[in-house]
Amino acid sequence: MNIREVARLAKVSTATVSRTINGSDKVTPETKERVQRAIEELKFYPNTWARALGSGRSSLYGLIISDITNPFFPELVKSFEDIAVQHGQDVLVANTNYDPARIELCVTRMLQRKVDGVAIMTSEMDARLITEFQSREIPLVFLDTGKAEALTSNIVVDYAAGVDAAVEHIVNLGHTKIAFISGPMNLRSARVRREAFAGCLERRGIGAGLTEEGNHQVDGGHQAMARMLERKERPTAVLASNDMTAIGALGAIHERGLRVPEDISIVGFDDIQISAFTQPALTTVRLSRDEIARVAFRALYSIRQDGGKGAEYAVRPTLVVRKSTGPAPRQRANGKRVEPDVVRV
Amino acid sequence: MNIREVARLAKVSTATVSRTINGSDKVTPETKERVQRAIEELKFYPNTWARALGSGRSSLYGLIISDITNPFFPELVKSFEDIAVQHGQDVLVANTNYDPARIELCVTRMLQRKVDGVAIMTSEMDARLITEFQSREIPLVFLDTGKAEALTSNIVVDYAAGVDAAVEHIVNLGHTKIAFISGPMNLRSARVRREAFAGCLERRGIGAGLTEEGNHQVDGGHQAMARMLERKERPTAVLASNDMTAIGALGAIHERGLRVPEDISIVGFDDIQISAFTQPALTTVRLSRDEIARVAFRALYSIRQDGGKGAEYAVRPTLVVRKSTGPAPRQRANGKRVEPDVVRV
DNA sequence: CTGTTAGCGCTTTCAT
DNA sequence: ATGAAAGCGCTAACAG
Repeated sequence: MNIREVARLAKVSTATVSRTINGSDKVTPETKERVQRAIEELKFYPNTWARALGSGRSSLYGLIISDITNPFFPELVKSFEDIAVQHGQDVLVANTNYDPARIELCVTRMLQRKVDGVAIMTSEMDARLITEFQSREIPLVFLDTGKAEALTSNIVVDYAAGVDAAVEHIVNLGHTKIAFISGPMNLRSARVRREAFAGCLERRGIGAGLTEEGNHQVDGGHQAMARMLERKERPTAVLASNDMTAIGALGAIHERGLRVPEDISIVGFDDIQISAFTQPALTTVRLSRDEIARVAFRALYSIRQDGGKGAEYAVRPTLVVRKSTGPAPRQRANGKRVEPDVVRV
Repeated sequence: MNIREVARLAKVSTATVSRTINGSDKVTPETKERVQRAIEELKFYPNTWARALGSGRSSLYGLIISDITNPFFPELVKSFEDIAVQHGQDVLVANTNYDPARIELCVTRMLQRKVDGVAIMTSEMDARLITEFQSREIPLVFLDTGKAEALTSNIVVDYAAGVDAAVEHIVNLGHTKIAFISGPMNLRSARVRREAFAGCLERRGIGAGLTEEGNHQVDGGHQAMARMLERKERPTAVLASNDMTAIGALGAIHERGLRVPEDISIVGFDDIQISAFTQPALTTVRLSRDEIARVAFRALYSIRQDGGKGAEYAVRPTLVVRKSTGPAPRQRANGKRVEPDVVRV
């Protein structure tokens, strides 16, 4: 089943069939009509690979993420796919799993499939690999990595603003001992978040907060929080580098018989779906995946039109206040925690 | 940059280049060596579309799922991708979003991309669409839908065994009033699970349990559980159709001031990642996504080798006991709940 | 073992 | 407005 059979049935040339498929305006309505019918009758679907070969455009975008298993990404993938499909494009999703060999493989796959552009939504992509794309004139868009230049755009996330909103909320509740549970410090994305936290405290003249390192997973958050609770100067509020970490922290606090937010307030980052349903519901800084996906696609899509010029796009996180934050507990002069007056059952 | 340039640099024909790329054994090691060097030097990546056109194989598999945002699927996608990549294949993932129009679009995309096979991991796929694949001789594998026939295999999940293990566990803990929160009954996958539950109770001679309908999401589970708690005959144990539902139920129970598992035991289904970290950690029936992905890929991969014969593959869920299940609370003669002797703080 | 060559299915000039 | 024909980059007979 191919374009020739359609042409034969419609009694036109293959060129005319091709034109009607591609919505050329140089085809008489009657001819077009006839071709359409032939297509329907034969249930003909043009072979995308052949089209790509002929036209030089694959109608395929690459989407490189670190780990689809991280709840941050599925929504990103979904939104990106939605938009792409609306524009008649397909998406090749590739997980790097933070593994250098795997990252290289992802790039190779994209190159071989001759994608029309790649959204690189992981921070761990080294310069050499990026060059591979650029030397082949493949449009690129980064999530807060790299800079805007020829054929490549960058989405800048205003982490500072997000963290600042969270800290302001916490400070307004009377907290002064604010701690942070970071992601794995070998990841750029985790370092960026931690620096935003440190910078924020500094700007507000609050002493450098305690920090523990997690792994951006629930178990790491759990362990980091447990370590934090061992300290003599226990924080009254904890910001986590992402929601998974915050959820782990929640568990560690409960295990110690402490309560959120009465004893300790917790703020997450990302606002993954489950965060609205934890016990208590998590106050968090929302980073809209839908917005990122939308911007990323638009960036890629418009690079060609704008003659290859890349651009910077800004995305601002927003604070979502739920139930895991509350007034700072009262303190004794010696800094020890006051036992609550009423034991709640 | 194409195979001809490589051929020229290596001073061989394009055929020889093609052969070395494809690992043919009919090339002298020296020649192979020379070609390899040329490939490296030019940073040549074969154009997959051209290969597909020439060979008739696209090295692309389709993976149709209902909704990547449902935590059940990311792991499935990841495992499937891992295996595919190991075999030099790529994966085109498509979300149906349970939307008939979208489902049709997914099928079209697969057809146009000329995928080598499709794993259909959603239950909502009508017969007409399936015919589209079969008439084009595209291997198919279903997750517990359809039957094994020419070119199509089926993965059979033994839901009955999974539910039975859960019920046995619950019964051994002394529970007799066992309820079920189902998924949306318009979905086949949800109906299958509910029937497994009903069948199980019947086989054990336990009276038909209460049932409420959820939506396989957290909020639906929450609402369904809330409705259940209104009833005068409150269940002491609840099975949920999936973990999301169970997590919602957990929240509803806590809101009522009741405790899990002291007052009510909860069992989920699927064992998504987060379930190990809920408060309390969820007892659940694990349906291994990794295993499903593995089997699905193997099924697709072997259909061609086995001369187009499809097969049935069985997958058994296993019970994972954590902290959300415990002994049934003691009852008064009138059926009212006995207050616990000790209040735990 | 290697080269020659005819496609694969579609797009795209270039004629008409 | 339509058709003829030349590719697009690669594979796979078929020769040698």
